[in-house]
Amino acid sequence: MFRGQYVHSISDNGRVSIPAKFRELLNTKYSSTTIIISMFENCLLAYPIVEWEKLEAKMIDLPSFKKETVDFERYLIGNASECQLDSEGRINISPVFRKNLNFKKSVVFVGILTRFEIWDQKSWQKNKELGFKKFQKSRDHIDEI
Amino acid sequence: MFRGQYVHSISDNGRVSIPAKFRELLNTKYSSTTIIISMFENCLLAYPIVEWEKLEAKMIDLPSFKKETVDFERYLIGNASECQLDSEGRINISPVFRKNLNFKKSVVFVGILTRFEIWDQKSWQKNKELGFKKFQKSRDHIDEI
DNA sequence: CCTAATATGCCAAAATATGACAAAATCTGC
DNA sequence: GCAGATTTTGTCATATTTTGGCATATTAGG
Repeated sequence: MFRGQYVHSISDNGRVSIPAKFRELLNTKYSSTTIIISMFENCLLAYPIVEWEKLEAKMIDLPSFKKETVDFERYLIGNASECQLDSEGRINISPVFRKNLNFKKSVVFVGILTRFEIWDQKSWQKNKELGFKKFQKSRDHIDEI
Repeated sequence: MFRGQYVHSISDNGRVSIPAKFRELLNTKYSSTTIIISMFENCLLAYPIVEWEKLEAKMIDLPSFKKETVDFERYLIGNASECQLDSEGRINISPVFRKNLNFKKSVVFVGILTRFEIWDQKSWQKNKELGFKKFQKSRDHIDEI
């Protein structure tokens, strides 16, 4: 499982190394160092390819020209990109993503079970108090645990 | 699968190069660099010829005189045109398309699984927030995933 | 404090995007 | 149908970006 936080620096051309702990999980549990990163709200979301493909398989069966399908797929897939970790465990984050999420010098990797997020460090810092408030609020709605 | 966004510039006479990632997919998965482009909402829609033919096969089975069929097919097929990528991986976008979609300096390629869209960059930028709103809304209607 | 693992800076090589221009094709008016 | 104008196409050159590999700095673990 992906867990915890790691701060890494990102080079001018968008290259960043994935935390060793995450790399190890990809190797052992998923037997593949290919991941899909996708842009959501204020961060990138990274999935091992296997997990992501399950999702895509379902999407491909949706009626292709229905408005809801187009809106959904355009956003989700249009903001996704496949990354192969290189021999040093690094990936490249495209200029579009970096611009949209305002990635500057450092990024924060946040492990969340079967996926992990990548934040610009400043945005992550800003979201910290808000994150705690949201966590507090969420507790009333999590009935299953 | 086509995924992600790429910004390219388009020459005065409508020539533009297809993102390398897309070209590679055409070469490997589809073994053909022929694509069909047609008009869509505010963008062009591009299919590898194989995928387009699947679409046509389905269209042929639609009830031919139903108003919706005629409207759908007239627009989609009537606006379709075949493009062969040249040795540098470029295609030409006809003056009609460029005029209709107001293609200026830069265009954005948006990968969506078996097809990709081509937007004028300004229009894409304008549609960004709207796109996210639509995505949020669509999530309620996508029950299958 | 030492060692091993990890992260990252650096540079050269490869790939990619795109501008330029001439040749070929197409269109236009006569 | 023909001559000239315009557009499209093919090829090359080049700027830019991406990639691969190595070297060094940094961190974590014992």
